[in-house]
Amino acid sequence: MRKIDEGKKERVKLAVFEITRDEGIAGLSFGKIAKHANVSSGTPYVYYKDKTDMLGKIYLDVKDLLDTGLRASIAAGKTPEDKLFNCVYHFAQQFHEHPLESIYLDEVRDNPKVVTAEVIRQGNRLAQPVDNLFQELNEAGMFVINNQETLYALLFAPFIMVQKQRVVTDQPMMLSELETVIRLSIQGVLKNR
Amino acid sequence: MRKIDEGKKERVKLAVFEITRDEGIAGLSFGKIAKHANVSSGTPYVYYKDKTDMLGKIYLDVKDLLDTGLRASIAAGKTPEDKLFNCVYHFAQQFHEHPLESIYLDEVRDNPKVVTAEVIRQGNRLAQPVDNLFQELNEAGMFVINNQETLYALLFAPFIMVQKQRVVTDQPMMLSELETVIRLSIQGVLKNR
Amino acid sequence: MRKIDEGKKERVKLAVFEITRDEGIAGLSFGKIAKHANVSSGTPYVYYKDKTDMLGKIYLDVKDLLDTGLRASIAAGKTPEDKLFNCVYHFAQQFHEHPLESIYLDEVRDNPKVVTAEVIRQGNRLAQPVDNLFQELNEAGMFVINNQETLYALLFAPFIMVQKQRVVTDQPMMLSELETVIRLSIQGVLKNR
Amino acid sequence: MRKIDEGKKERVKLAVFEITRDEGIAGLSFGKIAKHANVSSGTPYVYYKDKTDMLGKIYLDVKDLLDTGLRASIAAGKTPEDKLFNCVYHFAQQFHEHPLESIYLDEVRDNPKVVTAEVIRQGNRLAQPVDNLFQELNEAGMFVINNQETLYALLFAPFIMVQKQRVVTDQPMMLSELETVIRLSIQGVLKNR
DNA sequence: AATGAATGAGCGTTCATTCAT
DNA sequence: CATGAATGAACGCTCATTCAT
Repeated sequence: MRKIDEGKKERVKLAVFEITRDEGIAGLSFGKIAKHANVSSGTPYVYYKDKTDMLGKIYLDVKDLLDTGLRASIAAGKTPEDKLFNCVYHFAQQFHEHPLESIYLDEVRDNPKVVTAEVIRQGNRLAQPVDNLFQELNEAGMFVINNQETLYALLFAPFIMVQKQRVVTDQPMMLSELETVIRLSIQGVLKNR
Repeated sequence: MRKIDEGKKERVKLAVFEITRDEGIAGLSFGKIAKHANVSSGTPYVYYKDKTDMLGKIYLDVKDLLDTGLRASIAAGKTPEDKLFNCVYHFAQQFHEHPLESIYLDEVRDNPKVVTAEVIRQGNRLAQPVDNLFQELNEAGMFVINNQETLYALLFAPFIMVQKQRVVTDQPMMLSELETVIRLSIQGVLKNR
Repeated sequence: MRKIDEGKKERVKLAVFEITRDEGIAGLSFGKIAKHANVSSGTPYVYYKDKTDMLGKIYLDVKDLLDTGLRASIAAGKTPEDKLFNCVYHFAQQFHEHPLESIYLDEVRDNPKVVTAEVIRQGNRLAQPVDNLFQELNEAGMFVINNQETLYALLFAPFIMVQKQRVVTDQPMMLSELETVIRLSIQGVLKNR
Repeated sequence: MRKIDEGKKERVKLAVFEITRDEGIAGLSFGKIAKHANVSSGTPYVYYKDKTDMLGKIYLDVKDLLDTGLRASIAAGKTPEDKLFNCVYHFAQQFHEHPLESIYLDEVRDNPKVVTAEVIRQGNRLAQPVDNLFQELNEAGMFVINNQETLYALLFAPFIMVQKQRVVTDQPMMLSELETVIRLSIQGVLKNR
């Protein structure tokens, strides 16, 4: 029995990331992926059932990767403010460390129809530590508003938008710039300023 | 010379909006559009050079529509804070009044490759009044940061994210909810709180 | 508005018949058909919704063609025996006159899954005159057995088998040979010999 | 040297029969067969050179199986008429006893292109006893016609058609029904009635 | 002997686009 | 201006076949 060639599988994933970065997730086609990854057109089907399955599995892989260390980051914060900053900043750092994966994540979030609702649900479950932290600070009365949806938008949307803007315009993104945005987002959301 | 049938052209645009809302911008095909609009498959080519041209022209139409009254809204604000609120809130109101067009706009912003870079540039030019206002308040030293990109993200990204979330999950969006988000965004961005 | 080019549509149908004759109905593919008919690969989709639709519509066309004149043939028979002979012989004649279409019909009958059950049902409805005649002679007590299914098999199966055998082995088929088979089949099925 | 696992080979054959019964011979794919037989996708290639070889070898196996006892059946007939009946009825019995194999046989006969011409020829050679009997009765002047092809069609086609009809419509087939058809076929073919 | 990862040709189908009418 | 028949490239996917293990 032949073992599955992990190099090939990785090349397929890499192709997905790079094409998504360069042409958007709408630009993904199995033909392009196979050519880019230098594998046969049938090879992706060895690893994935179909396109939706592929995009979904890779999405969850990416979620997993980017959530790695999140719990530890939060725990490392001494004050609640620190915890919150670490939490949000974690994803900015991950973007810096894993830009391809982060861009892919953003694209899937913007086009959730490319994966199943179940995959989105599973992905959200991985963000549990964020929810827990929000809940905790919320109960401590630290936020200017006690609504998760709004809080999430105020804290995450700004730096994600800046990220995307840079990707689209092909300009470099410095971590310190993201840090600034995040610090401002956090200040705007905490009561005692 | 026959005049182009504006009713047909409008039906084509409406078809684009409705299909985009229901299936995302990736679901747009000329065949679907023609059937939805009850015109022949060749008709859209009477009005537009090709698909990119169509999406781009409609994008600019929408931009134009949604910017209508922006200058007046800003001018109507008595204090600088009022002006800023009116400015951002204008787009929230437009979303409420023109949801189809707003959704289309969001989709194009998330998938900017469907139009040309030039179209995006032209679209941005229409937001001139926003830039002017930002510049003005900036020079008055009212912002916690003097960087247009960051300011834009802090003020617009949160409520846009909330909007999109509601559209995706098919939940209703009340204008007052958006107002809350926007007020918080603005407070977070102004110096003297 | 362009009119549909009937020549092209006919060439597509002819391609279906010829490929079916040469390679069996399993050998049919849209690629082969288009190449054979010298039309673009997308052209068959102008005429037919999909493969099943195409095979079904052509099947009904063929049924229609081959049933043409059946009623008249039966009516032309003076005695009941004559009517019966004319009825069965009609299809032998049609095979001789329209061999491609007849072969196609046989292949669909042998592989009924290539069309929908509804199409088969509609096709059977066209054979009404045969059923009527059988019923009539049956009530007159002329048959050695009063079971339509069995009668049909005894009268039609033999000459169809001979036909198919000749097609498969690429040997010519004379109408007089079929006539012999049919006369024997009929004698075997009538009471008073 | 390892022996080939006959259990596996049998499972492959059974898979071929069952898939053919359920989906027709066109539904056969090596992937399906392997999954159905619970063997690896490469395993059938251990036993067979390729698909044509597999279908052909299995066809000959089936022919062999279904011809088993034919000679004895014929010999057991006391009169020539009995011999003829036993000969034809033998295959009806085999259909009853080995329906999967018989259906497979019918499907290959209807789609002879799935095997080579040589295989068909070899298969026909196995029916030698039938030919011999026909020859014998022919020389005794018992038939209404002295043409093997025609005789074969008159005797075998009707009950095969009835069989197939029942399989397609998923209705049960009683041996006594086939017997009726066969008795009528034989009466129609013998001179002295 | 048996496995199953990998291949690449070919499948049915869609779709942006063209152009004769 | 408007139509819709026709095109052909590209799509997602299947499948017979090969071969390293």
